[in-house]
Amino acid sequence: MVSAPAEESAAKSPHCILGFGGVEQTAEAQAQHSPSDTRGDSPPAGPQRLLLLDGHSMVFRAFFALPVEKFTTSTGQSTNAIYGFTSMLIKLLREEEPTHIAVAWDRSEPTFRHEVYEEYKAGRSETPPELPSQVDLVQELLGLLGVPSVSAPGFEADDVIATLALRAGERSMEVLIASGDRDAFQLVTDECTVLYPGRSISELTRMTPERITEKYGVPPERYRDLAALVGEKADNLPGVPGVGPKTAAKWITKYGSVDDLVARADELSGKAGQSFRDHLDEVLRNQRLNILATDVEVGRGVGELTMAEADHAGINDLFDNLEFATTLRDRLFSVLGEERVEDRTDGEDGFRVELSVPATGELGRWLEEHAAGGDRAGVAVSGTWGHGTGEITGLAIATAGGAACYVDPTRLDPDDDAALARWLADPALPKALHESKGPALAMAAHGWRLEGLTSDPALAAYLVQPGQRKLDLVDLCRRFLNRELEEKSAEGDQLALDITGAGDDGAAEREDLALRARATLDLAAGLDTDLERRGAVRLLRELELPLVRVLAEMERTGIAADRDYLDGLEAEFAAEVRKAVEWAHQVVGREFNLGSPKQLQQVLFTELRLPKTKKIKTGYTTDADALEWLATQTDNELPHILLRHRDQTRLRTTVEGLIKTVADDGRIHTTYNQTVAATGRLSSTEPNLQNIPVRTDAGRRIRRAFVVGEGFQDLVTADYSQIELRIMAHLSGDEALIEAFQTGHDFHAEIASRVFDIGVEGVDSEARARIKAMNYGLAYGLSAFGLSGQLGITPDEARGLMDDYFAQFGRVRDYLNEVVERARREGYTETMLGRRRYLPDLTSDNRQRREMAERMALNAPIQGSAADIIKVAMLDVHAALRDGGFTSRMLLQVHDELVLEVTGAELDAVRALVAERMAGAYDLRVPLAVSVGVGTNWHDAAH
DNA sequence: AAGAGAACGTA
DNA sequence: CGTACGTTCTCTTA
Repeated sequence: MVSAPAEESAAKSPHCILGFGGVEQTAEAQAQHSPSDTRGDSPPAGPQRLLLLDGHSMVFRAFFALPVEKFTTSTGQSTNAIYGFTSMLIKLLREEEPTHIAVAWDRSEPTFRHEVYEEYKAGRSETPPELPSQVDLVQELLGLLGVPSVSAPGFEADDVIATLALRAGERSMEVLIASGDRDAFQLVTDECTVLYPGRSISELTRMTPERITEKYGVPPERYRDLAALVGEKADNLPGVPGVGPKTAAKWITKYGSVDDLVARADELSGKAGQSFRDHLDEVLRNQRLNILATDVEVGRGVGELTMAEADHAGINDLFDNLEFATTLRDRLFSVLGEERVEDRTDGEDGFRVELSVPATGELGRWLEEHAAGGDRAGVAVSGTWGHGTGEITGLAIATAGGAACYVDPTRLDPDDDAALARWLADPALPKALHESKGPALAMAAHGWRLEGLTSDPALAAYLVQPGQRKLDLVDLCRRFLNRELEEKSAEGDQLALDITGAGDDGAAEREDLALRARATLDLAAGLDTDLERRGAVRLLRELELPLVRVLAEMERTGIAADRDYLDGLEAEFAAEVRKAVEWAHQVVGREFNLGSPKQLQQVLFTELRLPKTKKIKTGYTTDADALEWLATQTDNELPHILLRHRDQTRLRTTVEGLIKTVADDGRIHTTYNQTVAATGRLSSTEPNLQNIPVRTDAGRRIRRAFVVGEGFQDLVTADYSQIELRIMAHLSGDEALIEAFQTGHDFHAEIASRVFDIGVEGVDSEARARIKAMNYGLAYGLSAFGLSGQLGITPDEARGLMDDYFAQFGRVRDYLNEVVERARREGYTETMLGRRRYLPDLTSDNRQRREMAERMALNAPIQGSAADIIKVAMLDVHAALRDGGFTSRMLLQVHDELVLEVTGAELDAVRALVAERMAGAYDLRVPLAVSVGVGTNWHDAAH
């Protein structure tokens, strides 16, 4: 038995550096703590300290404190101000330990000061173009950190700060104001200090009453008067000419306030005195303007200004995008983490389990004792899997209580095996398993069935952060729990072997697996709260999680392949490739590698001096479009030969790849990845069965190699017609487009007839082709320029076509624009089932990057909703086949198409069933048309 | 040996 | 200057 340190007592009152008593712990925050973690109810002792930051002022200071050239991401986003601000904020949090905090922001509307003085702040040097997007990002970061932002219409941040400082003072709170605006100096008292940035943004000078008196010669309450006399250049407020800080201070010391000075203006001597009398109006105006409002409606009480739970995953995501080093991240998390570290049940950053390895015959009892109570258990599996099967070499179960067990499935006695099988198959016992499809396949191969899965952290994390490629357990623990999952067997396993000797070399692996089970369980809990916050719980529980089983079955089943036919094809394509190579060598007069773009460029552009094509990083492109264009520019037959070679090579390698993947059962078992496509689509690997050629005759021949398997009569294919366009019609609510779908005519022709205002029968093939390109381009964010290039017309003609189109279908354009604008506001897009995609680049300074994000934003809801719909359809079809007791089964999914294998007796029923379930998967404002085809191979089953 | 870049197949 | 993928090949770099 491997034992781990006992849990540290969690009874002591948690210490928080930020927030306490008044902190409203959200439901999410509560749930992230384990059940045994009891929070103390009494507020901690010590003073309450409110930290107020002037947002714009500090971001502005940060911008000029750091060189913008050195803080630019690969995508062109400037980050110097964000970095500086964050760095400064971390330092403040750590050193000042505020209990309350808020960042105040100026508003874009004019303030009362503009009413008094039109020229207020006019003539300021222009805002650097790299600044505005950084302000947005700082605000986004603060949101993720849980730091309240405050502002008030018609007022500046200073006024908000003055108001809050006053209220805090009334509650005997200590106040700290971080601002680069000297107007704040008037707020300084013994209990209120201004932190004023010097040359470096992180070096803040503490402006106390003493310090201000020392520096300016007047106490803080007279600073306004001094500023009124001297003026403020940054605000375009000229003071009294000839009166500088020295004279002003002297006067104020002698006479008192500006009002006193005005009353005794005659007594002021010399040139300065005359100047003062000449500029009385300006001084009085300045004084009216630099007074800070202390009765601003802020909307939040001082007591509410506490930090909420930080969104660690979101912060990590943002920092990834900003390409910030890990050091800043670590500093930030360590300052955020001080609260969490101490109230953790296990007392540190890692994971702990009480691991036992039940003796033979004892497994059933262990499960009964520890994992039969109905609480979710974490499961981790070691082994190998892929190609529709797998093998388990180890299995661990961990509970929330900290108990864990490890079993070696290959050495289980029949009773233990049965007990574990029962436990795994019991749907009433909830379980969490990371990347569960592979392990489920391995379990199936072992004869075990897995039921009761209520979470798969990989799937959950995918829904939370669909763009994140890395979803391994270690990574997720860091991102979502801010905890470290350490692999003991991984680090220096050679060493471990040497020390422990032969008998115990599996101990580290056993413990690792148990820790993985525990981490999976904790992640599942943490991610549940994250999903709730994002409204994605149903998406996980009712769509992605149930789909795991469906995909696993499809992978396990595979699709039958005709080996002999594939071999024949391979030989044929290979022969064609050889012919093309010889021919090319002959034409050029020497041997060269046709597959090398580099050598190709040498031959085409240097030796043959053919006209240059589009420039790419490594020279000039030799892609298919370019070769076709070259063919028109020369009598040389080489471009044609190269095209032929490319085609045939590609077909050959595709066939070769397929041959390699045919398993012993004569079938090809692809692997579906459920967590890679940012839009929610599936992807297929080893082999990719979602890109088998279909457009050319030669390509389609490959589809004949996918055949119906023994015991079945036909393959059935069922696909959605124009599903993305139908979704666009539904989402946009464009009545004309909806109507076009309801006529049941040829869709593109119908649209063409409306755009060109001619009868459907008058639509020629060119008009239809143009409209078809337009239809499909819409959902991709196609520009007039792109459309012109594709259709071989001028950009003006393309623009005209688009105008004609939108004259008929204007709501579509409105919809697409709205989607992008909303995404820019909210930071993400959403599909019909609520699947989000986050697009931080929508506010990028880099135009190319921003426009790319805009196209993604308008495509994501459309492509993603189509993905949602076919996933629903797959669940429905699968359930219907199972409930109907059918032998026929689903084999493949190709984004808008399903391929099934059916028996003769079931053919008609299955055709009807599939069409009905697919069409009924979601209720749109237009019909979801499904077309079905039947044949003994994939090619013939097409329609 | 690993990664980048080009090219190209699908929806 | 059209979205989303995966694979293969070549070439460069370590």
